Amino acid sequence: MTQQTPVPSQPAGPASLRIGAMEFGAGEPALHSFRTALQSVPANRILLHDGDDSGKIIVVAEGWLATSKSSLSGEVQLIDFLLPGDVADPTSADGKTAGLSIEAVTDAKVCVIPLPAWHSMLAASPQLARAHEHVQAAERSRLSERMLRLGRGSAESRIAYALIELCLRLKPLGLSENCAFHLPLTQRHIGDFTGLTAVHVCRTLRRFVRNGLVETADHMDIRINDLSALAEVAGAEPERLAAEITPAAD
Amino acid sequence: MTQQTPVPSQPAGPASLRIGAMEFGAGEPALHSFRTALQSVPANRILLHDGDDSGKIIVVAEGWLATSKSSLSGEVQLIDFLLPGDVADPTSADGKTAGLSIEAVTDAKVCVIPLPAWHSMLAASPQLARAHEHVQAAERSRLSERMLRLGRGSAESRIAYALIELCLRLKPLGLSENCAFHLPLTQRHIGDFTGLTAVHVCRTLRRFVRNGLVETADHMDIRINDLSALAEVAGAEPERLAAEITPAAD
DNA sequence: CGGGTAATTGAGCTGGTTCAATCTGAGTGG
DNA sequence: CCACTCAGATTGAACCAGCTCAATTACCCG
Repeated sequence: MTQQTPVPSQPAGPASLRIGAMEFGAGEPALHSFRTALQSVPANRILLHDGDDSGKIIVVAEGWLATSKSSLSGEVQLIDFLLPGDVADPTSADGKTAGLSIEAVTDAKVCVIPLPAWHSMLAASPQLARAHEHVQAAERSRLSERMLRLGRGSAESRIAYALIELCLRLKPLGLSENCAFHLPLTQRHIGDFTGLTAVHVCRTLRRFVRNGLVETADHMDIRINDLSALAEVAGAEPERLAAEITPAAD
Repeated sequence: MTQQTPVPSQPAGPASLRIGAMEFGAGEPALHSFRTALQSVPANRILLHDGDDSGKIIVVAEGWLATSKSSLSGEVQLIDFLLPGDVADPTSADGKTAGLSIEAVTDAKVCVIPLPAWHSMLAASPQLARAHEHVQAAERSRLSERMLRLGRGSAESRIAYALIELCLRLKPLGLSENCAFHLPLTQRHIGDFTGLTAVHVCRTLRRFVRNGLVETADHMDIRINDLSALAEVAGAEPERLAAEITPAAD
């Protein structure tokens, strides 16, 4: 079965790389750079520290990464999760230092591309530039949605929103079927993402389960049983949300 | 005095427009578009509603705008303030609808530029593209900083950070001298910005004043008396912060 | 002077935190 | 195979920062 299935576009290594909803395959001039720069990183590896010299972007090919900031007292706020097809540009306004940390949440494969190279790739391929714009727009939308809940939402609404957001994002990647998906996250991660204590994340999730909104297995496999009820708690409309936070095909 | 002062670069209307730290003057091909599209908007006018069809960006020439999102229950979260030189791109991932609302906080002057026109302007002027990138990077950095406080900070740290951020941003615009500046904001605005109640904003500001961290006059003129103490409360380093959240000159 | 918006201050309430104990499951080494 | 360990999840109980409700004051504008 392994041998007989013809593999059209991925002979050995990854012959194509996803940026947002678009695949960049063998024909693209961009591909060469992707290929040479692809590298594996183990879970929990920190790729970049807030304040480091940066000057590069990171394209996720596989696995989960997260961007974060932490306070002097060591508390962490996850800013965003990066899934395959996402592009992280940690550069702050000075054009040099990183404005956030980037770490691998799971084992992952990424391309690290120096900013100048990235710019010429964007200039060379309008397709790529367009895809990148969609990815950026999706990230902006997610950040605003999350800021709204962070500033104004209850714990329930924050967590409900987080579950829905992740479900919606995983769907186009083929990692969420029927609102069931795997979250490679501890409750601490979810707490750092939603601005809550791990303890309170636990309580709130249990309540969701008790009320039949979601089901959990293995502490990490989630199934949203009652999407509309959960969306009500989150104060979100899943259809609209999907369009806004998920990179469009073109 | 009004008449005798020669006005070198701004004869009648604005002959130049600032994007980030850069001025785009008469020589720039971009200028024509800026000029024709410049328009005044009164305070409190909503330029764009979350969910509206968008397809344009907004360049601030004068005054304060704010981007925001609101929950179904009517609570508002300000996502960012837009000051002269800032560029708001409200477009979400679908490329069509706006992911946030934009409103004028004070009387303001803005250019509204359709996305296609904007793209060709960027393509025509690498200068402009570069300036826009700095502005975007600055905004990203601000958002992460604020998310950190929103998720993990106390009321004091959120407000202290907001004051420092605004002070730093106003300085290069010539609107902040010696840590003294005018905030055209109600306490409700500050609350919507920091995810707090107006009442609690009031209490916290009073406490800052009592402790000699800041001084206020007219409810809107702020002077930071003890920047390092305030920065300590905010959990921030002003110098580094300035570099990260303020668009670089080039 | 009347009316309306914003600021201020008081008094209680509560959602989420903190601290702490217990429980679970995956390794690990013998 | 079991004992031991260690990280994460779960649950209880007390506490507190920030909220809500409410009253008062200050200020602007017609």
